[in-house]
Amino acid sequence: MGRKPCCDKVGLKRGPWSIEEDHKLMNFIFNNGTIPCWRNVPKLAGLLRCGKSCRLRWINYLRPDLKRGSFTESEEDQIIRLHSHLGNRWSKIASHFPGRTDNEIKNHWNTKIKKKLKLLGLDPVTHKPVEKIDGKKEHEESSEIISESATESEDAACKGGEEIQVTLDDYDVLCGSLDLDHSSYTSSFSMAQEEDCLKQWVDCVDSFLSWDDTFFPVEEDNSFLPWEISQIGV
DNA sequence: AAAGCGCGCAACCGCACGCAG
DNA sequence: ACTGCGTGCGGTTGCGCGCTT
Repeated sequence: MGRKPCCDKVGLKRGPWSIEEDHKLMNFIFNNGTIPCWRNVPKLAGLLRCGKSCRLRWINYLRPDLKRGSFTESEEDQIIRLHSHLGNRWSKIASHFPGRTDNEIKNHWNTKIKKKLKLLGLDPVTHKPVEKIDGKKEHEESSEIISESATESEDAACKGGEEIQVTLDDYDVLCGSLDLDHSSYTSSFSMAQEEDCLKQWVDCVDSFLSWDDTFFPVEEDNSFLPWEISQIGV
């Protein structure tokens, strides 16, 4: 039996998105506001993609509030802290970083932070020092143990009473200052802010481009993308 | 200069979840 | 309570690019 596929894949385009597809999607979203049903988007926007693909493209790449660029040290530290509480729940982790996507954080974790932790002798899954074959801890000299208890109500991962044990030395190296101000990053991007941001962006973009159904990419410069607006001083 | 290799990232896949009928 | 549908989420894949040999 099984579920029906999310869309009829026959005849649908896959792989990297073209500039034209991006603009068709953005154009559609600006004209229609919030998307009640992503499944209809490709048809209405004139795209040969499945709705899921459109949603993903919007969330991970086209959203105007996206913060591009590499992660800062403090962002990395926060990711490590949150991961120790939440595990691989990337969307939960991402909700602490307005402008960052779960995919982005997941990629960064898998490519950078995992290695960083391993170099420090910590298991990226448990955040505990990796056991040596003879049973000795890598950082045995750091006997002091931090017992992290869940302070945030959203920390469902810690409801089971799990204790994350990290040696103080390791922890200091990783996190720098321990008294991070949670309120500074737990405040989520409110809907109103998001709408404002979107509106501002549309206004900005409208002054540059005329995005109608017959959109043609700006000649030569096909790389005009939303997050670059701020860089060109609008 | 060319080939091989590794890394980073965008995108896909499939399962889980929530909701409406 | 059950079923079907749409969306969300996490794991995985594959491509492009830069670096090394």
